[in-house]
Amino acid sequence: MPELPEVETTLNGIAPYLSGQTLSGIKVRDRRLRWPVTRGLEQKASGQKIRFLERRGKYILLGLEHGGLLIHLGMSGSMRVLTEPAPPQAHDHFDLETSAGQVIRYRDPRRFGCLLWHSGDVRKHPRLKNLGIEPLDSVFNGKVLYDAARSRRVAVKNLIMNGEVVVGVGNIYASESLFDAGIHPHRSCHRISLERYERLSQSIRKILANAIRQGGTTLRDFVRTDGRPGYFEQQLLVYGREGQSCDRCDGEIRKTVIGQRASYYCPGCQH
DNA sequence: ATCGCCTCCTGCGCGC
DNA sequence: TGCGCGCAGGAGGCGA
Repeated sequence: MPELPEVETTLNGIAPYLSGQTLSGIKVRDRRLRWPVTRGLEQKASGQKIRFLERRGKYILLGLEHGGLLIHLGMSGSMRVLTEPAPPQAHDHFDLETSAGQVIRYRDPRRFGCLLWHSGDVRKHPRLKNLGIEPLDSVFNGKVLYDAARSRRVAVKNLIMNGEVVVGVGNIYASESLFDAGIHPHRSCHRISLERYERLSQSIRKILANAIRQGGTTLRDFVRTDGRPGYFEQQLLVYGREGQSCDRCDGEIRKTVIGQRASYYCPGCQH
């Protein structure tokens, strides 16, 4: 699914068509998302001016004059800016429409995403309350990870995928970041030095920023708002490359399972 | 507080 | 060619 770079890419794609506009309507075709889309959400949001549009972790926040919307792309979600009227396809669950005539169409085959209404400032939505630090924020550094690791015993890969510690790092970028930092994904988070966490935090920032520049990673479902794929897949050095040779040491990339998730690493480069 | 496990859902690629 | 199985980018919720 969309991890931080894909959500950021999506946000950048829809922002020109939504910022400063009036949300004239919402068409919900299928309310069965991660949480059912509440009845009356369309009525509450429609006719309001869009005050702000921002990302928090993997959530997209759409702030209105009164209340706001919280959107998540789940594992398979994407949003498209329609260039012309088109009949909705399978899994096109809702449309956002602006008074300027733009239609933003949300698709999510697996329906793990969500569209939530919040009557107050959407930035205060309970779902956002326990989210950790933004990895691209200047306050994110090695000490954040090191401190979080003091009370925990999980594998370092699980630590950096824990949204209460740092947001936006999903399964692909966790593997890529750990490879970049030379840290074995199975290593206990408790047994990593502050110095190595400093390097890891820099790797996370570097990988995510680079992925955003490439428009994210498209493995299956993700597309940008203009329908093009993201191009970061070509720069994946370990994810999905089991059995292939490492670009750095020529060793063989391995696959393991951590926390029920596939994890890829190079035994020669990561310790 | 932390952790591991299970769950939601659909589609696809693989092996037989 | 057809079918069953395992697996897929997230993350909430549960019991221990």
